[in-house]
This record gives sequence, C-alpha cells and structure tokens, in this order.
Amino acid sequence: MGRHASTSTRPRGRGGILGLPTVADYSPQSIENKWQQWWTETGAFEVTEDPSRPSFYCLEMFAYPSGRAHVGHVRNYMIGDVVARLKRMQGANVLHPFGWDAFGLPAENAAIKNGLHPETWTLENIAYMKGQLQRLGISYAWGRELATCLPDYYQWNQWLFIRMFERGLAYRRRSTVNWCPLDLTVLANEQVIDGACWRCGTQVTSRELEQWFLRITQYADELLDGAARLTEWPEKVLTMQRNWIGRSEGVQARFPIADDEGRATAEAIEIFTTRIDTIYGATFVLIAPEHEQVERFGAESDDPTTFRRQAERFRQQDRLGRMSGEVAREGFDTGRRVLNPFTGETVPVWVANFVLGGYGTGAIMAVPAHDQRDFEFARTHALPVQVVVAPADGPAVPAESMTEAFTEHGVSVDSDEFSGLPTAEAWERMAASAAARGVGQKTVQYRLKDWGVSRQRYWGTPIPMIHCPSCGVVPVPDDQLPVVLPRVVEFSGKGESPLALVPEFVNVSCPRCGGAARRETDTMDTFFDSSWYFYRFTDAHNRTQAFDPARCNYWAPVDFYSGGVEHAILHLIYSRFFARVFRDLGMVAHDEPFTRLLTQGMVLKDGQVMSKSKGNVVDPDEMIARYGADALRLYVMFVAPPEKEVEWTDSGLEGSFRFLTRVWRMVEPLAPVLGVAPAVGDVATWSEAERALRRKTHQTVARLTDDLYPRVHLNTAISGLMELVNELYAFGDQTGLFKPGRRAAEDEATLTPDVPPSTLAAGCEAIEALVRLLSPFAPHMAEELWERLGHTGGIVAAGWPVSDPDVARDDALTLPVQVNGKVRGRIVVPVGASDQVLHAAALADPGVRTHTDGKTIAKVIIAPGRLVSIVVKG
RNA sequence: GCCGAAGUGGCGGAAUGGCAGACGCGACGGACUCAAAAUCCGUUGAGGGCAACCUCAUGGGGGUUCGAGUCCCCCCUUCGGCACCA
Repeated sequence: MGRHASTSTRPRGRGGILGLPTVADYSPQSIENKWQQWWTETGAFEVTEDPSRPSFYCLEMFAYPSGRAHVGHVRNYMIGDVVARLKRMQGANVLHPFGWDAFGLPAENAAIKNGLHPETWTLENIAYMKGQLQRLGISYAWGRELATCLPDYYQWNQWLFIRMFERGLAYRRRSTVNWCPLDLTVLANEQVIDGACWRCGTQVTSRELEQWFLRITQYADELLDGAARLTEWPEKVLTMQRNWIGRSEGVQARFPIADDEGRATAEAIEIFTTRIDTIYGATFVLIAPEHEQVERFGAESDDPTTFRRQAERFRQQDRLGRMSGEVAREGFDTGRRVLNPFTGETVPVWVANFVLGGYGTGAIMAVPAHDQRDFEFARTHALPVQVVVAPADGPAVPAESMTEAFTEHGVSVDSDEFSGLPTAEAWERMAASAAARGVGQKTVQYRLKDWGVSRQRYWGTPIPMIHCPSCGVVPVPDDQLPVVLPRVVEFSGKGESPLALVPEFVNVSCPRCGGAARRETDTMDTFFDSSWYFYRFTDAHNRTQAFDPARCNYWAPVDFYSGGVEHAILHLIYSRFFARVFRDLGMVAHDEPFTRLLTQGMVLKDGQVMSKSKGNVVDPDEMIARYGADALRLYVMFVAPPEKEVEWTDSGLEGSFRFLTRVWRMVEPLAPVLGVAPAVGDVATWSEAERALRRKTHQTVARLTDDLYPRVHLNTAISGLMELVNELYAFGDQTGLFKPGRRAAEDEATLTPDVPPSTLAAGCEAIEALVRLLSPFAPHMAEELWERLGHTGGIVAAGWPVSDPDVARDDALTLPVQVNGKVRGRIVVPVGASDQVLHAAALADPGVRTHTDGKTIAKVIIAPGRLVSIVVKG
C-alpha cells in the first residue's frame, strides 16, 4: 500500500509547496485505475474455504458473451457487488465469482455470417466484457472464472449426462418437437414463447425427431413442494413455476369402445378428467387429432380419405392455433361410439382440434352442461346436454334453457346413488367407485414435460454417446472424457447437426464391442451448462471431479442470487432440478440451490428495453469516462429499488456525480487533519452540535445496516448517506471545521481548522463512518479516502461500522398529538417518558387545547415513541 | 378469460397501521463572480390567510380503526405471467 502514497495530489499535513495547500477536485479515473490494480495485485477478492468464518455465497447470473455489456446488463452485477462488499466488511468469507455462459447460437450465427470461428468470437467477447466489469470495480474472484465452452467445464456436463443416463434420467425417444426454422434447431417447451423462438422470435414449427430428454417430470412433485419452502424468493417467480409445473389431480377413466351392437369390446379410450363428479353428464368423448386411435378409426371409417384429410388439417391447424392464440373450435364425428362406464350408455367419439395430444391421455369426456368449451361444441354440433350438477342453493337450470355451462361446484343430480351429494364428496366416491370396478383410477397430470436437450447445432457440449449397430446406445467411458468439440467444421447454416459433417468425429469404435459405431452428433441445450455452473465455482479448477462435495457444501447453496426475471421458468427450474440430481448423486447436501433470489428490473431508455438493434444502449465505458465507475454505480443503485424497472436519465447520473464530488470536496482536504484527530473522549463535554452529529452518525450506520441486507433497499441506503453528508456540511459551516462552498486554493484557514478537539473527533467519527458506509457503492473513492485518512490495508479490513443504540437514540422526542385523527400540536418529551407525562403534556399543548377546550375527552391513546391520539366528543 | 404485481408532487421515488412526499432530479430565488459556469445557501403538492395557521390531497367508491398510502370489499387503469391443460 505504501507505494500508493506517492500518487496523492499533495503532501500530508499542513502546508504544501510554498506553504499554500491546494484542493484537488474529484477526478475519478486515476483513483479507479489505482484501486482496480491494487485489488487485482493483492488478490483482494480471492477466497478459500475457512470453517472458522461464516461463508456467504453471492452470485449474479453469469453472462452470455454477446459482445459488449450495456448499462441494463451491468445493473445486476452492481447489485450483487454491493451485497458482496457489505458482507465482506461484516466479516463473512464471501464467494463472489463470475463466468460465461459461452456456448450458444449467436456465436455460431456470427460464424456463418462473418466466417469467424465461434470460439474466436466468443473468447474475444469475453475478454472485452471482462474488462468492462473490471472497469466497474465489481469485486469478483476472477481466479474462479469459468467459460462453459471450454473442455474443462463441458467435460463435466458430459460426465453428468452419463450419470443421468445411467439413472434413466436421460433417455432417447422419437417425438414431435418444436423446431425453429431460422436457428435450425429444436427448442424445449419452455423456450417457445407465444409460438415463437425465445431467442430469435421466429415462428416455431414442428418436426419428428429422435431426441434426448431429461426426465425432469420425475421431480415434478418435489419441485412443486419445494417452492413452498423458498421463502426468500419473489412470490411472482414461485407462482410462475407452479403454473409451469401445472399439477392437476384427476381421474383417468376407461370408456370401452363399443361394437356395432353397442356392446363393450376389449379396447377402450382412456380419458383424463379433473371433474369425475360430472361423468353422468358426459354425453360424448373428444379425442385429439394426434390420438393413437385416430389412424385406426380413419382406416375403418366409411370415407378414410376425408377422415384422414380432416385429421391432418387439425394437426396442422393446432400448431398454428397455438402460435396465433385463436383458432375456432372444430371437430368431426368418428362414427364410433364408446360406453360411459358410469351410465353404461353409448356416446359418440369426435375428433376435436382443441384437444391436445400431448396432455393427459389426449382424450377427454365432454360434459357440455358443466364445461364451457364442451357446451359450445355441443350446441354447434347438436350434441346432447345432460345436467348433473345443481347449484348448492337452488335448482339446476334445465339443459334446454342453458345459455352457458354451469362450471361451479354444487350438488350432484341425476347421478344414480351419487345424487344429492355435494360435488366434492361425489368426486371422491365416484373416483373410488371407478377404482373398485377397475374402470379408472386417480392420477396426477403435469403440464411440465420432460426436457428435450438435443440441439442440432455445433456450438455446444457434444452429447457423450455412441450409437453402435449391435450394442445400441453406449455412453463414452468416463476416462475418455471430454468428448472434445472438433475445431474444424463447415458452417453452412444448412442441414442437420454440423458435427455430422466431420467424419473423424463421427466414426468411432464401440466402447463395448469394439465394432464400427457412430458418435452422437447433437449437442446439448445450453441451459444444461447453466444448470449447475454455480457448483463449479465452488471448486472451479478441479481436474478430477465436477467439484469436490466438501468444498461445495462449504459454500453452497447460494445465499444471494440475482438476475433477470426472464429466467423464472427456464434456468431457475432447471437448476432446481439439477440440484436434486446432484443431491441424489451424493454430491450436495441441500435440495434448493438458491436460498434467496432477487429479480432485478430492467433499465429502459426512452421507455424501451436497451438493445443494440434499437440503438438505445447506454455504454458503461462512456459513462465511466465521463463520471467514473463510482458515480455510475451510485446512480444505478439510487434511482429505484433493485427489483424495479428504471428509466435511464443523464441528469440522474450527474446528480450522483455531484454527490460524490460533494463528499470528495469535504473529506479530501480534511483527511490529513482528521488522520491525527483525537479519539472520541468524554462526550459529556461536547457541544450540542457535536453530540447531534454523533447521533446522526450512529443513526445512519443503523439505517444502512438495516437497509442493505437482507432488505437490499439500496436506494434508501444511499439517501441515508446523502442525509449524513448534508448534516456534515451544516456541521462544518457551523463549527468552522470546514467551509462549504470555498473554492480551490482559496482559503488556507479551511484546511487548517482552528477548532476544539471535540469538533475534530465528532467530524472524524462521522467522516470515517461515511467513507466505510459508502464503500459498497463507490468502492474506489472509499478506498482512496480511507487511505488518505491515514489507514492502510484497505477498507474491507476496517470492517463495517457498528451503531451504538445508546448513542443513536435521540434524547428528546417530538411527538405529534392528534385530536380526532388530526395533528393539532407537538410535544417535546424526554425519551422514555411515562404515559402520564405524555398524557399531561399532550393535554397542555396550546394547539391541542384549542380543539379540546369545552369538550369531553373520551379517550387518550398513547403509542409510545410514536404519538398521542386524543378522542373528544361534544 | 385466469393468476399476480402496481397506481403517491413536474419527474425518479420515501414512509413496521402513527407528522404523507425522506433523498435525488428539475424549476425558482439568493450568495460568490466584471460576467458566466461550477459551488454554497434557501424555496418548491394544491388552495386560502399579513400571520401563527387552516382546508384539501396517495387511481375511484365503500368499510374496519382513536388513527389507513399501508388492512378488508367493490370498481377503474397500467404492467407482467399463463392462456383451449379437460
């Protein structure tokens, strides 16, 4: 540290060259450089496990290296940095790492467009963005930096994939998948937004492909139940996850297919319903155009050609309908009938375009009286309506006069022995009856589907599997990992997996039988990479394991995780899934990977999200060049609470710069004086102003400590700092400690204040607290001022200031007195005054008396330390 | 349509059921300056009063309470999420 002293703008102590000191105005650039270097050189943010200290894992969602970060991107890192720096000062062993979500399509698209290799493009972007983060002074443990596109990371993707394969959690199946015609790849359901690709916005189509899936549905219930214990997550995110999992309890029931005489055959259509209590009103059955019986019914129908054409049209239409959101409900009669297992009656089977092949059994019982869609369908096609539920408090509406379905619960009617039961009870009894007779059973359905992870692209983790003609699918042995992504590849942007065009990659011998075999050429969805990177950070350079469980469990789970709400159902649900997989592998000791989640709001410019294509990005480097990183950080943290969306304004940034300049102009000239200030000493001899400043200092410390964590009210914390500075300016003016508003090199007296030691002591205490409180927000300035105040070893070593509640407490309180709910006066009372004293003082107040004289006092409510409320009558 | 969040000065925002508008931006005034910028000090919800003060005011309407921006009910608006899930 000593070597930095020479960078000070003037010598310490009184008098400079020619005896006239100068006041250097705040110029952030050199300060920021100096401290960024110092942090790097001393490894200030590198950590190791230390069981003697509490650990704190602070993490921001890692970044996709898309080129340059704009202010909207970096807001998140600033939020995390405030928390990390605070926790460090509070004595925690803080893990605060950063890395790169470095596989993905933009790299590959850039390659196709510019002929640049994806790796080159990615690594160049990483280098640039890392520089940006360093220029912002984010306190990352860069020694743990990782990039998912490097073999020492993705090797463990492959290792984990094989473990999942061994446990049946990764499996292969042919299925209809979402296909993005622009990105030429498959998308998971979660990645299709309004029928369009989440990344490029292109309308998604469907394809039949052999795909790898991860059995996330095996954990569906656990993921759902676990949500209830995530008490430090935003309710909004939990709601989205619950909806996404979409658990619904119902009954799966068999409707036997009838022969020509209306007798049951051995075959049946299985339906799923959540309203088994309405089964006596099931007057027809609807099946999806994708249903397995459609082909057979078509073949056996009178006019197979028309049948098939209609079904095919529905299949196409259904896709389109999902994309546009609205398609008229249509259907046609299959000509077949099935038996209602409760009424024994035969009912017709129709194919309907609004029944989904992928949900439940792809078939439903239609109860037009009690389901609005079925009702409309029945009216359109003149199908019968049978009422089986009456409102709890009145008669059922007759079917003929119904104008809409009665979908609420009530009392069962016309339902044999179940008639007269409340529908909730009928539900249970009918479910039991179905089970007893072997025609159905309770089941749970999920909207959540298994996660399709195959991608027909180059720039991703190769799936470590080999297809052998005799042994089938064989995993690559662990000792042959990683399966390295071959460097030389054609990027035509056409066709299937680019890896399929690399013969030396594709052609392998089977690890089991040694025969000629073919390597899997699909790569993994990049969400695989991001589902466990937070564990890798805990042991980032382990060459023999994904991570050492002991190390991981020292740090994990992540104590504070922040990122965009757009990951509410993608990354955040996958990560919760992976945490459980690692748990079941015995590698982590917890269920939930992120204890606390903060979803930060976006930064808008001109009312819109910043984006390169809109040309409304604010470049952090440009702002740093003008105002410094500290001012930028302070502004972004001050403008609104972290969760909230904010609109960028230049004037707001100027205001924050002004505040820092105000701090600098006060502290910088005083620093040499305060560096030798006396200790607090006997406070009893202090002046009222000195004691008031001391009180404000301790109140501010308490306030910031409370605001910062776990509340993370960063904006109000900063306003607390501003109040303290305002108070200090008034104090300086009043006591002569310094002269606000003096100009550079103007007045030697301001720099050599002739004030009593108590004034110096009070000023010193306030300023040293201020500098430390400021340091999570404006770390460079804080370090610099701390050093100039005569301290060595960095500000983290100084620790977070502690408030003394006895000092912070006001010795007198001004309490409002209300009469009939309106403030009519104020009383000044000592802290801890008795109720009797408050009572008497309140009634004696002249302002109060004008409203109580001549009236009867009905009641006096005393809220200690708050107010006195008087109720009068007459 | 369903679920959720939110509506407070000119603007961003503050406020465990207890003095609404902290703090900042902007604006206005003053000091400093030959002048400007910068800086420092002040004023700044609306209306009334010479004044101490008074009245109104947190999207609208009701309610609970001594007391409501905050809790409850209804409505309006905005923003997010889900959206034929049977």
